[in-house]
Amino acid sequence: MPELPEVETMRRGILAIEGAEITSVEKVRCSRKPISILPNMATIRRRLTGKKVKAVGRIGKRVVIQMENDDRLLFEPRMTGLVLVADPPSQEHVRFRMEFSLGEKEVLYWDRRGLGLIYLLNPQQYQDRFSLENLGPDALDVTGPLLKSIFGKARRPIKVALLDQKKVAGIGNLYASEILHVAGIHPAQRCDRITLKQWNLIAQTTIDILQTAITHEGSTLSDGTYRNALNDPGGYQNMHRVYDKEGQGCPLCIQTKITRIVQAQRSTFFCKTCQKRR
DNA sequence: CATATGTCCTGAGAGC
DNA sequence: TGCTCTCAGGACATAT
Repeated sequence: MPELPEVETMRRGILAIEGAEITSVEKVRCSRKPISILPNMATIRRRLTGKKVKAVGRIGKRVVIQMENDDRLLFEPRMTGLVLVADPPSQEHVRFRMEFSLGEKEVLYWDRRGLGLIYLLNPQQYQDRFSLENLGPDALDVTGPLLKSIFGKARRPIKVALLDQKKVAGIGNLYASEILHVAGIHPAQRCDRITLKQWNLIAQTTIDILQTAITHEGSTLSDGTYRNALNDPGGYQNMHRVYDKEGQGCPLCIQTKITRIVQAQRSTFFCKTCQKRR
């Protein structure tokens, strides 16, 4: 479930490796099926060992370790991946380890389900893979007019559209429900029936919620999987309004109970009093 | 082109 | 109690 706030928290948690030299990279033997590391460990080791980290960034829901020659190592956590500086939740799910000359002495990649990816891209590959046709603008940069230009003619429900990373990068299933609740938009509302005024509201709400969630270091759900780089849980789950709250009172109107529906095989939570369809 | 559906994977929890 | 089954949702391949 790592979405933009959780991945941004992971990024910030390993910032101390900026300027450090990589002294080793290692695929950790683990009893589980190995995760995908591309192109292969020999190549990654050869191109990273002895090189300095120029910057630690984020693109959508991926952590990007940019090297001095602009090669980039990406961590894509998908469902259960974590980037940690030490102290993993369990040893058996540690998949990858890097060591550094200074700053944080090591960075681990941990992944219980193993759906995540680690991959190395040269500058050309990076540019191609994350061109605007492959990945939309970052969710922290949206505006009302931008959202209207991206989604304004789509017939899809707004909740489903917000999850499309080719359109906007960073929003996942949890924050989509939270954003639409605060914006007062019904999740099944068709994009092409949303007004500019509503797009403005969705844009502002998106930025507000994601930034607040970053401040609170993301959301750790009841399964406890997500942790920051120090293996501490996030805090934003205590501020959730609707996600995973079916049957509980809406925090806005109090009396109406939160409804759960399924859209594109994913759960959506909303208040049918506060979120009316046009 | 836009949109819809199936797939990967593990462990928690439900139900018997 | 212990087994089997379903479900959770990231991104992407493939189908319509």
